[in-house]
Amino acid sequence: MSITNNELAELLKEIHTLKLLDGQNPFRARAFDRAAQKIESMEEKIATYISEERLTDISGIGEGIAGEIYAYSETGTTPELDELRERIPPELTEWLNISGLGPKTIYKIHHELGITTIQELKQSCQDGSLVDIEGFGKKSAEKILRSIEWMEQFSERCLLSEALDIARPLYQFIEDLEGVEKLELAGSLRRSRETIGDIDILVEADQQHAESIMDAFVNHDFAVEILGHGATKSSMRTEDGRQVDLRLVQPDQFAAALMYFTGSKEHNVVMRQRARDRGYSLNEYGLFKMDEEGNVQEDQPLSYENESDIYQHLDLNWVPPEHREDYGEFTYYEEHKSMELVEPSDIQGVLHAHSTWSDGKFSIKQMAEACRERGYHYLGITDHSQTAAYAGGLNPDEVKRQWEEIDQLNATYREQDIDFKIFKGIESDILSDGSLDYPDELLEGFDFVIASVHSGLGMDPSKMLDRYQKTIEHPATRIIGHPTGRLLLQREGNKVDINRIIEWAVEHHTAIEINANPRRLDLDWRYGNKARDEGLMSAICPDAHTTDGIDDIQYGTLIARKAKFGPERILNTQSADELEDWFRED
DNA sequence: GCCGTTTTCGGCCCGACTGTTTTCAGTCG
Repeated sequence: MSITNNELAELLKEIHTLKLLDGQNPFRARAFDRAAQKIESMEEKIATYISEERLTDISGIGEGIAGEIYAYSETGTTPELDELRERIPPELTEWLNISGLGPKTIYKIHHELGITTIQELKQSCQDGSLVDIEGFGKKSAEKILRSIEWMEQFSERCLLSEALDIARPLYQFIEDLEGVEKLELAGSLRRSRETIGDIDILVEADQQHAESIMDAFVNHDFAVEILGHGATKSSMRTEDGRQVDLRLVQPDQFAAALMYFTGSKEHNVVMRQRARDRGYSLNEYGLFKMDEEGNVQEDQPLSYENESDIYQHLDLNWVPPEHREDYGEFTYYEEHKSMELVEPSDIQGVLHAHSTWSDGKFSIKQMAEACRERGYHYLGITDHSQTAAYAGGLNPDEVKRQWEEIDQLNATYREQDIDFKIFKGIESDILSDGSLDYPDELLEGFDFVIASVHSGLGMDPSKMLDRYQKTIEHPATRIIGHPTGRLLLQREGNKVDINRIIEWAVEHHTAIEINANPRRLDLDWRYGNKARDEGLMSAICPDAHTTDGIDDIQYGTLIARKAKFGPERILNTQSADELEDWFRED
């Protein structure tokens, strides 16, 4: 079994972390992190580079890191890693999750007090031994204790949907404050990441209003703890443990600041480097010329009005925020003006929804009406198949009765001249050998079949791949449901080779859904480049079990954009007639 | 450790905020 890109990236990241904790030169450590980032975002298989012994062709990988990788591919470890693992207690890496503690501090505490566990760290804060270390005071101890408490109580990140629930009301609150000229959500939220750490809000306002705006922010009802309160930056924590940062900038700084605080960190690093290569310096206040000695000429800002102008100065077209991950956007937007991306208004109908026939909470009619209220033109009902007993899966008899009900509902819509159609679908379990959950004769009676794995999720990835191959080759399969089965912040998905599945899916006229449930968002956007190159079709599927669940389509649409899908590659942007044709094609 | 139509050595993104300091190091994004 050859090494996957993700596996190797994880390894390099571990070396990066351990080197930092070991107090090694941070630049040397960062080289491993950069190599990891590079390998993670590469479309080509790293295994090919290894077998052809041309790892150093990859920018960011030199002789040193290449040597580590070759050693790892042969022995499953590297001398350097072994040594680091021996020297750095694994518990110490957990300390990095404590907000406010970085590698330097951890290194110092660990060495001065000889402690390794978070429990011991807690103890040292309480009994005062921490304060004996030079550079640590009472406040440090209190801060560390508080951070540990937060960490234990809440997870480090939250779902995109949860972050939006906090950010939207705050946005409205700040928008109405006196002196606020412009306002944008920034950070990972603006980039539509599937999980969010901090919520970043950027405000443009005159200096004279800065104080009152910051005061209002830290005194908002949402704030249960104030983490920082300055003239241009304030931070608070909400009761669900989320940190919200508010940044305030002057009018002529907004575009550069927005770009800067939108990130990602990796995208910004490349942007800054591009600026330097062109004799400029880019920071959150603007893009400036540099003199011969490399000093920033702050009195010589380049003129720009918006993000797009800044990108132009660096020989790039505007990069949509959701693509700023250093995942191939620089090569694309150097050459292309823009990329057409699916919009919420493109969505014509709903595929993948459950009803009371299986584990849904509403009848088919109620689900259909909820779709109509939202302006959609069709609903593809996909209850669970018979093997999914836990979810009330339908036996063949029930399937036929459900079809009758759907026929009747459709007849009623036609009689009343209502432009709405219900498709007969099923979410068929993929059985452990890759076959579907009904005999072929029955499967042919559905308008479309979504095939999903619900059992044996932990199966060996190579076996899982065989399972998927058989499913995709089945002529009835039209959509693959939540391909990895991941539950964000809860359960890791199967590490099956999604790239291969994408290739097969394209070959066999099968789409792979973007499951829009905020806990899934699976297909992962990281496969967007591959999907685009291959011409993969997808569908933005709410997997709705309630009428409200239909609204999850909004999250799926955000991820579809991040995954570089235009409307032409999303099935449910098509009309009911077009979709019917697509389902029927071989 | 990596990299170079300024460099094979000397840089590596950079500024706000905090705490413990009397001038700065560490963290964060």
